[in-house]
Amino acid sequence: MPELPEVETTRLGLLPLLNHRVTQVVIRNGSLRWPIPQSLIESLPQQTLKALTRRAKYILAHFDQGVLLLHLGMSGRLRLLSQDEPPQKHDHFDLIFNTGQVLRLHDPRRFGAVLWAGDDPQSHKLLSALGPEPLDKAFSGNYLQQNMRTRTAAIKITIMDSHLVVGVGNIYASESLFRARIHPLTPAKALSLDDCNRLVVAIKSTLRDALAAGGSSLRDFLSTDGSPGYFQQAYFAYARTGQPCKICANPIKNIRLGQRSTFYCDVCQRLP
DNA sequence: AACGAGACCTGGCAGC
DNA sequence: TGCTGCCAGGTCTCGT
Repeated sequence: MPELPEVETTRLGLLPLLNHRVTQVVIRNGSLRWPIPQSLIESLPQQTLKALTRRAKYILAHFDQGVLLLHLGMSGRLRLLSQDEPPQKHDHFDLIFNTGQVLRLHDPRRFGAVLWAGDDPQSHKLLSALGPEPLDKAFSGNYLQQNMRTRTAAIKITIMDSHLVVGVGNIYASESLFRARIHPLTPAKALSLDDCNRLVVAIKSTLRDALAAGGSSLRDFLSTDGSPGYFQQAYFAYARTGQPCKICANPIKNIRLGQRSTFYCDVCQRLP
């Protein structure tokens, strides 16, 4: 589930763990994108969870002595369970707390990550080169135009580059471009300031709407019955190939771009 | 500096 | 029923 709104929803769902103490770390399969450090088994117990923050799609769990980085990859889920809940297939990692709660990572494709970042996570290799958060003021039309002046690649690919801006995944890239009425194949450097302003507004509004929807699934997330209960997002373009555009009724097109499916309306989203 | 392709891994589904 | 091939919400790394 993990695009930015899902990661943020996940983070919020973990807040009940704040100020509780880890008593045990279980690594069932440490072969994620990078190996889970075995040293966590010794170093995390007796440490208290002080804060949960987010940077891009990373969840940062701040403990007494450092920060644990969690990434969900393509198929990861973090859930709060009770201690006696038996692990299922693909349940790779547990943090067990003194309250009897378990933070459990489930990740069939194992593209996710559990890493130790020490006490200066911002300087961690994976975080130090990231672009601004999409909902920050620093992410503006001016910023976007300035930083795309040398970019000849398609705008759809460019806005998914985390060095430019973080948190715009494959679904919300298509959705944002639809809202901004920009064709996904437009070369990034060809966007006018007006285009960039519309695109920034569209990215922010798309993510905010999805966050609100993700919030509505929070109760399902917290319940430990395993029901996904995911809010059915009302997409304009994503996964609507051949279905009528909600604005002009023309069929939605689907192309491959950067090896990813890309959806758009070729009437509402014109090439310049 | 920027681009495109390959890599990591499993599961679900369509088509034969 | 079983096999094959394709697709999936991410993003780092490498060769050009």
